[in-house]
Amino acid sequence: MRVVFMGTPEFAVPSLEQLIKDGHEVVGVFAQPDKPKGRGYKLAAPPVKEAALAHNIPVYQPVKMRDGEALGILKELDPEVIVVVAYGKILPKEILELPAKGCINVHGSLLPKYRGAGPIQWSVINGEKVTGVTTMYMGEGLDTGDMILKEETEIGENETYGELHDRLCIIGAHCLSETMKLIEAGTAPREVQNDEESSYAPMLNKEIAKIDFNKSAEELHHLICGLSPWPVAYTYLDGTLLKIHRAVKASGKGQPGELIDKKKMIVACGEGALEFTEVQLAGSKRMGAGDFLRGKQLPVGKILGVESAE
RNA sequence: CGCGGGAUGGAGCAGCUCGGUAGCUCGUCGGGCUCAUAACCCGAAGGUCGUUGGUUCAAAUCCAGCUCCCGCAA
Repeated sequence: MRVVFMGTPEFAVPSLEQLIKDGHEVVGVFAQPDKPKGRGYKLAAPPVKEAALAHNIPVYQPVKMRDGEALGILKELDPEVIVVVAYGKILPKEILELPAKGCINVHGSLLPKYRGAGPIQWSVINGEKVTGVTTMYMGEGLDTGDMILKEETEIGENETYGELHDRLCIIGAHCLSETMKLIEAGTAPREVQNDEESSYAPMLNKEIAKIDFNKSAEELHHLICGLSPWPVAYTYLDGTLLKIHRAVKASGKGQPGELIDKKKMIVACGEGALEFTEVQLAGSKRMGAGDFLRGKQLPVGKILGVESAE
């Protein structure tokens, strides 16, 4: 089919490549504009743009979708289907109604749960056991369109957001591939979402990344997994930022935030305890807890989470 | 020129302010002890102190350039 693809981050790349591999005619790719990123504020191209350029597909990066310019481009491209995967922009009605066979979206959760920008992260943070991807026809609301296909997968006990993300974007690509077949054959189902069961997964902010040791080990464990590798849960050690990349549940008791083992980095929580297995001090690189403790002798009883130095 | 931290045996760090014999916690190897251990004791190997140049009798340490890594911010 003649397709226009819209997507921005890494998550969307496998879907784009799947479309190409399946022999669809990808006539144009939309991605968010390049943005200053990283140290030195260098302009960085979004991953989808790079992937598209590698396949010699024309890339469009409009700042606005509603000023008619994007619509004009799309009319030129004249797609049968528009596929949107983590594009990061709201499409106006005129665009949604343009392609004859509709606008398809791949979403990183089992809708109607976790609508919004951060479905994968929140699935992990909330300790879900099962998640998946959903394809749907795009409606005017945020991730509220009629569903086409779903594919489920289990979330591992210590699986991080990053790991799950990498699995889901592959699953998403597969699900999209199947969906496209159905659309092409004209046999794609439409299942209306039950709004009663819906939930919203907003984009993450830094605020939730700060570890509150009064919470239970269970809860914090999910938080740490859900925030790795970005933005990464953190606490403070003698006033310096300490990121916690990975942790596993451990046993032991103590005051919340208290280090209760010398050989391992076991910290007491409001309920239960966590063993930090991979940490990173500000300015230093991430390393295993064992390595960290060798260079930084920490006494048992040390309290983590104290923001200002003594 | 967005702000800032860092580069020292295999790992993680100290030493640099006030230049002059390379240190700590581990790991590795050899030996000892123990029913046993992420235990303990003894001994050993292993470092052009990121790179280039400068100052100096002498530079890990002071000065300048370069490379790479990282935190903030986006």
